[in-house]
Amino acid sequence: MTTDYKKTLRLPQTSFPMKANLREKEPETLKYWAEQGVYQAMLAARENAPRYILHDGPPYANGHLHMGHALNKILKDIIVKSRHLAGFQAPYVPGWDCHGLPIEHKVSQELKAKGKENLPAVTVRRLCRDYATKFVDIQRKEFKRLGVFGDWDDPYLTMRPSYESATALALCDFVENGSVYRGKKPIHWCLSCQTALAEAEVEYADEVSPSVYVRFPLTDPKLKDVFPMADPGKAYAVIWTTTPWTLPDNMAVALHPEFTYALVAAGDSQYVLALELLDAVRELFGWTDATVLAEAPGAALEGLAARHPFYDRPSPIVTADYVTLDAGTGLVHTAPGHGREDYDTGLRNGLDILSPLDDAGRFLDVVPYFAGLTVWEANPKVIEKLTEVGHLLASKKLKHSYPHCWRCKEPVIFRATTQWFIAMEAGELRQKALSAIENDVEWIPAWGKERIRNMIAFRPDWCISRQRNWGVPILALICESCDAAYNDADWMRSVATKFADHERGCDYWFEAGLDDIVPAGLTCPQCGGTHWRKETDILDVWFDSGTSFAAVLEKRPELGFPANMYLEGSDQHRGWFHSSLLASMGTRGVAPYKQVLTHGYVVDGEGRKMSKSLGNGMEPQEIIDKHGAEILRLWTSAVDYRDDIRISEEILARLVEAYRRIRNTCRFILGNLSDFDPAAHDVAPADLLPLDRYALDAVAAGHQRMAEAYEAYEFHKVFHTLHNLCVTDLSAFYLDILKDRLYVSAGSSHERRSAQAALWRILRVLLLDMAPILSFTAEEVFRHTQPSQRGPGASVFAMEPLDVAGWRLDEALRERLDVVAALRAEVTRAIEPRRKAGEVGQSLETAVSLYLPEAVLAAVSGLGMDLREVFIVSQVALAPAAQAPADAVACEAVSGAFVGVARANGQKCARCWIYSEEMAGPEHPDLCPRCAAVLAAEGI
RNA sequence: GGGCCUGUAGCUCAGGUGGCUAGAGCGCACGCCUGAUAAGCGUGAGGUCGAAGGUUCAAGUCCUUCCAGGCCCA
Repeated sequence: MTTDYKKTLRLPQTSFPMKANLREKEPETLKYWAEQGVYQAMLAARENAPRYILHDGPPYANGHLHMGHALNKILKDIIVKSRHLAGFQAPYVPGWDCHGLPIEHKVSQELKAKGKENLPAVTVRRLCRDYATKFVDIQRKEFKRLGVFGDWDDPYLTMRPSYESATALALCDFVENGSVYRGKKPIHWCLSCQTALAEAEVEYADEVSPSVYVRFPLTDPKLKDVFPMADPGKAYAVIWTTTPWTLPDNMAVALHPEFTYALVAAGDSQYVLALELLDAVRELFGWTDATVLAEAPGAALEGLAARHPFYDRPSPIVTADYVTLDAGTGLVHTAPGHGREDYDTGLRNGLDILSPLDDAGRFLDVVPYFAGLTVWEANPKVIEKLTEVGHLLASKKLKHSYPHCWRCKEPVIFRATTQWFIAMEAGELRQKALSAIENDVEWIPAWGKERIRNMIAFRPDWCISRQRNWGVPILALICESCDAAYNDADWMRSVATKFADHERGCDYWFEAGLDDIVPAGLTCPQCGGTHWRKETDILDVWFDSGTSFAAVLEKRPELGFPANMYLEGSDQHRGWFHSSLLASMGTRGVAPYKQVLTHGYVVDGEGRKMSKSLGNGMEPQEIIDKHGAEILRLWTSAVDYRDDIRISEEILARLVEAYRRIRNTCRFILGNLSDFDPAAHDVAPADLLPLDRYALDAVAAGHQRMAEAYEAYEFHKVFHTLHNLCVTDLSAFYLDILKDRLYVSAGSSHERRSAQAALWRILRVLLLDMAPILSFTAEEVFRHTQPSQRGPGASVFAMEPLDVAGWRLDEALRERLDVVAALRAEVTRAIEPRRKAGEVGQSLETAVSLYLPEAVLAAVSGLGMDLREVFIVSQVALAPAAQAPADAVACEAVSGAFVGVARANGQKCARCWIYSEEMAGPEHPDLCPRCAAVLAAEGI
């Protein structure tokens, strides 16, 4: 009976389950890693190896993880693990960004809900610290669940005393080299809350505003150079604004250098405005007789001096490319103290930044006509004044989108306030940064260089101050008498150093009394005053995270400066890459990183961004719950992250499939190595059977390809190579062929041990190459190997790099074996019609005749290879192509070759299922001679 | 509106400097096996390479425009 003989086969045996059950297995593996201290062991094992430092960009300690976080951390983890397995010591210290508006915002909302407002800074800071701590813990759990290795017990937090101290000291460095200055800049200001607002605190809503058209006398005689027929005595530039109250602070009139402007005669006067908008205003101004006298490009008018409509001062004509023809006159009233664009224009043209308002929005006493009025009260008064002086051309009401305060819902204004800046030109910060971008940093992908270069090249000075509580204070004293600032670098340093030793870091600044902080006898160098107050502004959080190189890379002994790699989403060209570069160039003179890698954003299956309103979002947690973190890791590896990355149920389903194939390939190999002890049974590569050497050659080639892909951070190539190797080279080819030898041959026969020796090597390659990606599964496979196969390490991550160079075949031999493989494909294809016709089932039921051209015949012969085994048929005959019968199938890949397929001759062996013309003797009438001999050898 | 980027089979990816009937794996269809079995093997059908122009003897590969999408600004 057949079943009797089945017991004499060496079928695969393994405790490694086919079904992954990742949801339950992964936490067990995480526990094992923690118990074994695998991350620490990895570092210890590479004590004397070269270091590779990937510096973590700190996520913001707020909310649960989303797909972007998962993608980012898994990519980092793949790099860290692959660098480790390639022989580097690769420490990974995760970090969190803890200060900043979003947290303070949340906390103050909670306080507001409880009716508690205007609490002291120290109290708000404590609540913010608690809030950040809570989310650090939440996110840490979630990151660890992804299988990410790192020093999770001692991460870096930007709110730690030592970190805060380092941040404050970095500012000292900037101050010392003369790059820090105080200047004015317009920000959103809420008049009723009397506070500055960040962009995130501003919401837009419709508002009705006055809309006025105003003429500015254009008395400049040079107007005639542009328009010879102009009469400067009665010429005007026409502007439009919806904020008449800003007119007292008007400093210029902006126009677009490339638009066409017309000199228009209307009534007794001449007007300059954009030609294209003339028709739009003709009726509004009641111009019945307006005629265009001349035209000129905006650039021609630049530098002319117009006059302010009601103050005796000039208002020069400047150019700005944000001027549009959507509305208005093509000339824009410019008040640098009251608008971002106006401010930039003001800086470019050296205009005064005027903003004579108090915190409640009242004009100061120095403002003629409007002193004491709030800006809203001033609006109609300005219009009155314009009417009075005869420069109002039209006035109406306009409903438009206008910024409002998130707290009180009142409209806000732009108001210039004193802020702290880091100059881009002082110390040639911009030039140095651009040079580092160009020469010292590798940007992956390469276009990242272009992107950050444009940003650095055109950015304004860095405004580093924020009017908030939750952050690192700007160390300065302000003279109560004259508002001058004292920020001597040595003095700052003495204060900043204290942060490191204070339990709550820079709370020291908020808690300390003036006596402790103000140097004895300090007098104001500007006015001689002796009364000081502490500056209350804090640093921009980008300055915090931007100084992580100083707080972390330079401080921790296991790390180093500069880092090999910074890796974040492409938005960080404006964010962390940017601030880190400026901070490092400004204080250390070198870039903080050697390589910068960026990935795209996670989008849905159609390439659209995930949004609540579209309902197309996916959360890491739901994927972990459904498929396991391993599938998330596989997804991260499979996609080309340089572009935006899609995720959908179908994509995950494909990956689950791929995962199963890789898993089952490992399982099959494990099962066939259950009785293999390398110490006793190993066969050197050179002594392996030809097919086994061929398999090792293919696996070695794959390994080299994967090693290169890891080094180039092209993980999707690793994934495709690994998957292809498992599916095509192994499962469908080598392993399928090997079943006969593994199952049927005598246990310790050379043919079986040769196969096992190859499989043992192949499994190690698979483990090493999959471990950085499929960490959970690699560990699981590792722990299911026989102890004798494992070596001393407790983890797959304790494995040493493999040298596979000796596994490669020489070119000529490989090419001959490639021909055999090609012929095998032709044979299986030729069998298929017979199968379809119902003539055969298993391929072993066939006898195959190959009719080959002479060269092919020569290549295939003398390899010492059993073609019958390779083709998985019962008989193979070789003959010259000329002898091919008419019904032989012509080969596609091997030109000139033909395949003939017939039913196998003889009787089917009950044990190995191969057909033989000769059977064993009477003792085993249904066995082939080989099987009978095996049984005899095994003593059965 | 500006800077940077992307668009090859249902899915994930290959396709240096222009020259193939545009490839792979998965999925799908159809079959085989039942000694990897909620596995394994085979065969096959799927693409006007986002669209339209242009350069060229020749374009997925170069140029222009457009469309769709993403990040960052305004």
